[in-house]
Amino acid sequence: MRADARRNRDRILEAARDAVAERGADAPMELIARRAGVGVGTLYRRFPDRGMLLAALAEQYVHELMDALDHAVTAEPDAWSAIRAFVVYSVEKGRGAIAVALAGASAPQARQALVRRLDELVLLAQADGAMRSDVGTDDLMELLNVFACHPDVIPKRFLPLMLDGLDRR
Amino acid sequence: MRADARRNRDRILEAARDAVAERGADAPMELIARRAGVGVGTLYRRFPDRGMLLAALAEQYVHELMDALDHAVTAEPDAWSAIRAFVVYSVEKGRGAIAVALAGASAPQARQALVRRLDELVLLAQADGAMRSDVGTDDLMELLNVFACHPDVIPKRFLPLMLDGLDRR
DNA sequence: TCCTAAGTGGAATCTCAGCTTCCGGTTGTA
DNA sequence: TACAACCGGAAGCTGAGATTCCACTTAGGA
Repeated sequence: MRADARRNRDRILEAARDAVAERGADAPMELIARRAGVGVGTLYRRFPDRGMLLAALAEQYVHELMDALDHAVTAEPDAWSAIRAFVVYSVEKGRGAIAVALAGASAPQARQALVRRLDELVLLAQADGAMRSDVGTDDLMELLNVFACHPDVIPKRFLPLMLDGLDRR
Repeated sequence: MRADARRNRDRILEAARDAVAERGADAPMELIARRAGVGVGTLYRRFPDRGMLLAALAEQYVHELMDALDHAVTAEPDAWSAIRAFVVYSVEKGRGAIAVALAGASAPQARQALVRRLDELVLLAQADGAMRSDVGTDDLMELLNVFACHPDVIPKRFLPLMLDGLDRR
């Protein structure tokens, strides 16, 4: 692949990330192209259809989330703190694309690994008595999804509330 | 208005309520008509455009919410319980149309009255030390809106968590 | 019972946003 | 320099939904 082509590919991915964050997984291809400073033709040459584009995005995201989780685990003193930190990070940083990464059919093996990792943490946090035990990893995933769909309104006010709601009681 | 026409009007409103709950304020007119067991033509005769239909819906909803609030106030022992009961009722019953009622530009005076009423309660609940004081009526409204937009996933799992998050702490 | 204005269904038409293709012109690089 | 790889974006396609229109039906008063 020619150097300029690779550069464009990266720009497209970046633009797609933003666009998907704002408008969801069905953000117009043309919008993505424009934001990437590229013609639609170029976009389609790189990613023949939306699915491939989203798959590429999901790939990126799952790995980023995994890294974030690892980082939270080492940086925080206990499982529940790590979970909170991870969720906050994901919501603030990842935005809508979390949905792609988690809910899409892409990168299934990497996603599974992420879920498993998170699951261990949840069990730990609940065993510690730090996290309420009537919710599970699925709920956490769902939570991420929800926040992903409302990038504007929710995080600012509701993320802390939501997390407090998850505390042990 | 002829009796059958009035009957159809009511059916349309009912169908619109469901459709809006499920698909949001831009639910297809044709879907609404079909669900009402009526032709599109009939729908358009009654409500020349979507705006009028939504306005009629909003009218209904704001009053229902007001009634629900009144009922909660008399049925519950204290302000915070009343708020919780009201929110739960609204989310379960009203669904997406809450958004129409609260966020739309329709029935502004009735909506204002509702907000004011809720505001008094919030202040009371916070004075009682039952509700955390770093959130306000606006947040509560926002909360209703959010739930309105995710009728499937959210209420079941997240409403209780959210409400617990609002508890004093 | 009859008459007719009010009411009705739904096919046909219009609109528009977004998708995809295509090609003449450009550019990186061997 | 040569040319294969690239590029932009106009043009045509598609489908979903909005809206109109009119021939046919019916409620309900005289």
